[in-house]
Formats: sequence, structure tokens, C-alpha cells
Amino acid sequence: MPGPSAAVPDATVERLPLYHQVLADLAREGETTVSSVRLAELAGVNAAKVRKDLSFLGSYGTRGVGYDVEFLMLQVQRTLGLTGDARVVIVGFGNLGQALANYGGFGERGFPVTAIVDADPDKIGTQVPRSDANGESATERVVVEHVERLAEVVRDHKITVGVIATPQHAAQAAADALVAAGIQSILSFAPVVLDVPESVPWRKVDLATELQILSFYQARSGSLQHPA
Amino acid sequence: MPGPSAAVPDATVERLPLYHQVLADLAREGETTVSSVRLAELAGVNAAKVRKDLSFLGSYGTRGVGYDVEFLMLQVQRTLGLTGDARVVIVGFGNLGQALANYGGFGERGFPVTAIVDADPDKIGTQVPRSDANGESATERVVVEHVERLAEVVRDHKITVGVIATPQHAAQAAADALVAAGIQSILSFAPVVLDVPESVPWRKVDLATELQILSFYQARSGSLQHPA
DNA sequence: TATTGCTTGTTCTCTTGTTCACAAACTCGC
DNA sequence: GCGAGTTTGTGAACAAGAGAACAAGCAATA
Ligand SMILES: NC(=O)c1ccc[n+]([C@@H]2O[C@H](COP(=O)([O-])OP(=O)(O)OC[C@H]3O[C@@H](n4cnc5c(N)ncnc54)[C@H](O)[C@@H]3O)[C@@H](O)[C@H]2O)c1
Ligand SMILES: NC(=O)c1ccc[n+]([C@@H]2O[C@H](COP(=O)([O-])OP(=O)(O)OC[C@H]3O[C@@H](n4cnc5c(N)ncnc54)[C@H](O)[C@@H]3O)[C@@H](O)[C@H]2O)c1
Repeated sequence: MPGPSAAVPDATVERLPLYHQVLADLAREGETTVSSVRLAELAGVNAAKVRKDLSFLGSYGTRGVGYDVEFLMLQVQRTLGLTGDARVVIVGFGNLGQALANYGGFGERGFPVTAIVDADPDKIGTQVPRSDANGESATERVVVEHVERLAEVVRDHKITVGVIATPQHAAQAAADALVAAGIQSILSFAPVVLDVPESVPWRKVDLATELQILSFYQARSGSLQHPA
Repeated sequence: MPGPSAAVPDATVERLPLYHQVLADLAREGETTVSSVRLAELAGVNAAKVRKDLSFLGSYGTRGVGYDVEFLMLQVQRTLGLTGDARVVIVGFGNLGQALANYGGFGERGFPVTAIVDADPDKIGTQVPRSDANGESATERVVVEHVERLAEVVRDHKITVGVIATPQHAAQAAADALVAAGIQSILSFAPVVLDVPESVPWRKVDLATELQILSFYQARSGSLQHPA
């Protein structure tokens, strides 16, 4: 009996959001159950891998039938620690920061953008429509505040996630400020390796990196399967 | 003698862009050589791993000294197939598409945004300043064209990379159009699994996925090292 | 209740990736 | 030219992950 809280391998953790997304699509289409084979097809992975991954969450399938879509979604959420909303602050309201702020997909997926800060006085006060998980309340707005007020803002709004969308040279300072403000995890778009305490998990999304990896597989075109 | 063109493991390929970025930073600071230990520090990985990774490119270090920064950068580029510029077309000129188009970092890193297409007639004709690898020629512009002209545009500008920044429901159609136009690799921001021929490598960048992975490690905070 | 058909959960094997540890090889100062 | 100090490149041990295969278990039907 492994129990639901046994260790989940890193490789599995990286795939759980993919399964979650596929399950959400299935639920939207009205499907109530799904087999590992179908789930694997839709997620583009091996079926045995799907079953093994899901077995780490507990034994929630029914032999001869498959998995209950809604219930499995809940188990994935529970395993990932997606309990309620995790509020997000965006640091840097430039090209990318504005795109992120205007993007409704965050709130829909449980990560509402609750605050935005920038260092540029001209940007302070700009208003952005806010979309929470429960529909869009058109009247609610997020106002861009000065980065110096970061700690205050994080505390007042109980924000736990920081997104860095500043230029590269300001990214480490932004990370330091976020850590000092008590943020619990960081997603950065700046192409630099951040120096943060081990207790603060962080990930980097770098488009040039992705394109460079693609470049390699393109050069080897046909001879290798893409590893996404 | 493994030779420079022996197989490079997937895990290594995924790290090469990181090394490349660190090396570029070092070169900018005027450093001419670097040891595996220092490179590992800056990249946030194990030094032995760095040496093993680099050994797949060939034997380019000097014992007792380290690696020549400029030369190693060239070797990484060669291995990744970064020969000259790989021109990019962006499909979808919305929030994200505009941010990407206005972002100079692409061109600087060898992936100039050479064309943009959208399905919305209102967006056709919009001009975006273009930044090539060699400085910014303020007069050059990229004009948003209709998505129906995609094949033509791709052919005329010798574009090899497609970036999908359309809404989720249009992503597969965009992918199909890109493949039909003869694109060689695809980077998608839509949170869906694309169905493309095996000969076209593709990768997905999904922010919600990243945040969900962070959520897991945050819940296990302190007990686990982030795996980025 | 027995039988049939299907799908999970898990075991086992193979492959890939990581890390340690150290000989080989190079530089530099003397 | 030699010795001291450094750093690479790689063999070997170890860990993690992938995938095939199949027994166990459930549903449905008769
Ligand atoms: N725009 C893109 O499509 C894109 C793509 C890939 C990566 N990136 C990366 O994302 C980051 C942002 O890109 P961008 O195009 O939005 O840049 P940008 O210059 O348009 O915006 C940066 C914003 O950060 C603000 N800022 C600067 N220093 C700050 C600080 N110390 N604290 C708070 N705010 C600060 C600036 O005032 C500005 O509003 C960069 O690191 C870039 O490399 C962007
Ligand atoms: N904006 C963000 O910060 C962000 C973050 C994460 C993911 N995404 C994803 O990126 C994608 C784009 O997001 P967005 O906020 O820019 O959306 P958006 O609605 O602002 O822009 C989408 C654009 O695509 C165009 N389009 C629609 N159908 C098309 C088609 N068939 N061919 C060509 N163009 C078409 C639309 O006209 C529009 O201009 C979405 O899939 C979204 O989930 C966006």
C-alpha cells in the first residue's frame, strides 16, 4: 500500500499538469470516464507511463472501465497542491508583463493576477481588467503599483507566487525583492539563472532556449523524436 | 575518439542553451576562459555534469586551464545547429503575439521575427519595428499579414520556424497551416497537444503548467530541490 | 453464478542520466 | 627541464525513468 502521500517522482510531477489539462478538456466535452490508453493518446505519451504516473496518486482507476474524469482531476489537483487560488504578482509591466496581465488564462487555471508592480513611474496607476476564476467581474481592476511597495502588496493580498517580467539586468533584484517580501515560488521570463534560497522553488521560461533546442532536433530532422 | 558528431543525449541538448547563455554573459564581461567548476556554478548544475555534457561536443578544454569561452560558444552553436539566422513567423497577433513581436531578444539570439500573420482583418497592416541580429535598423518594419498568405510569406522569406500565439481553439489549425507551408519546427504557447508529423519537432510553453509544477514543490517546500 | 472481455496496477528488464573519483595532461614558476 | 598545482575527460558505480508484459480485478451478460 503506497498511500496517496508517497513520494511522487519528478518526471511524474512534470507530466501531471499535462494530464490535468487533457482531463479538463475531456470534462468540458462531457466525458465521464477515460482509459489510460485514450489519455495517453491525447497527452502524446506512452499508456504504461500514464498508468504508472497515476498510480503514484493512489489507486483510483477501475479495472475494466478506466478512470473517472472529474475525480481524477481532483486527485491531480490535490497532488500538485492546487488547493484554492494561488495569487500572483507580476514584476515588470513591459511588453511581456502587459500581455501576461491581460491574459485571462491565469485566473481560469487558479492563479489570479492580483497585483502588478513596476519601477517606471509612468506605468504606476495603469489599470488592468481582472479576471478571477469565477467568471469576469468587469468592474474589478488591478492597478500597477511601485516596486517599492512590493512587500506591502504581497502581504496585504496574501500573494504567494511571483512572476518576473523585468529586463534581464533587473531580474536578480526582482527575485531578491520577491524573496524578501515572503513569496513562496517564482516563475521568471528573464534569461538568467537566479540565486534564491533553496526553500523558494523557481523555474525559468526562456523562449530562445526553446528555439535553440528545436534547432537541434530540426537539424537531426526525421531521425529523432521530439522529446516534449 | 568519439568525434564531434557522435550522438548527443537529449538531457545534454536541453542544457546546452543554458551553457550558451552563461558563456555569452562571460564573454560580455571580457572573460576569455572558464573552468567547468565556474561554469557549473553560474549555470546552477553539477560540475561533472558540465564536463560530461561538453565532452559530447568534442574535446575542447585544456587541462589545468579550462575552456576558451568564445571557442566553446561556437562549438555549442555548431552542435545545436545554430548556423546563421533562423527566421521566425508568429501566428496570432494578440496580447502575447504583440509582446513577442516587440521583443528584441529573439533577433539578438539568432531568431529574427521576419513575418507575422493573423486572421483578424483589423490587425492586418499593423507595423512592428524589426530588430535583426546586427543592431536595430529603425527603418525596417514587419507588417502583419493575413493568415491565408502564410505559405507565400514563409516561402518568400525563407522562414523555418513557426510560433503559435493564437487562442487554444485555433492552435491545431495554425499548426496544420504551418506544416503545410513547409515550416521546420514549431513553438506553441497554446495549452494543447499538437498533432504534427514526426518530422516537425515542436515544443510547448505553457505558463499554467509551470505554475502548477511550482505549486507541487512549494507544497513540499524545503524538502525538495527544484529540478529546473 | 459462471464466463467473457476489458483495463488497471505492478513487476521486471532495459535504457538513460547523474555523480564520484582519479589518471592524464597542461601551465607556470623556478 | 622539473615539480607543484590545476583542471579536464572518462570509467565505473549508482539512481532514475521508460516500456513491455501480465496477473489481478471489475463489469456486463447470460
Ligand atoms: N517580450 C517578450 O516577448 C519576451 C520574450 C522572452 C523573454 N522575455 C524576457 O522578459 C523580460 C521582459 O521583457 P519585456 O519585453 O517585457 O521588457 P520591457 O523592457 O518591455 O519591460 C520591462 C519592464 O520592467 C520594468 N522594470 C525595470 N526594472 C525594474 C525593476 N527593478 N523592478 C520592477 N520593474 C522593473 C520596466 O519599467 C519595464 O516596464 C526580459 O527579461 C526579456 O528577456 C520577453
Ligand atoms: N497572453 C499571455 O500572456 C499568454 C500566456 C500564456 C499562454 N497564452 C496562450 O497564448 C495564446 C494567445 O494568447 P493571447 O492572450 O495573445 O490571445 P489573444 O486573443 O489576445 O490573441 C490571439 C490572436 O490570434 C488571432 N487568431 C485567432 N485565430 C487565428 C487563426 N486561425 N489564425 C491566425 N490568427 C488567429 C486573433 O485574431 C488574435 O489576434 C493562447 O493560446 C493563450 O492560451 C497567452
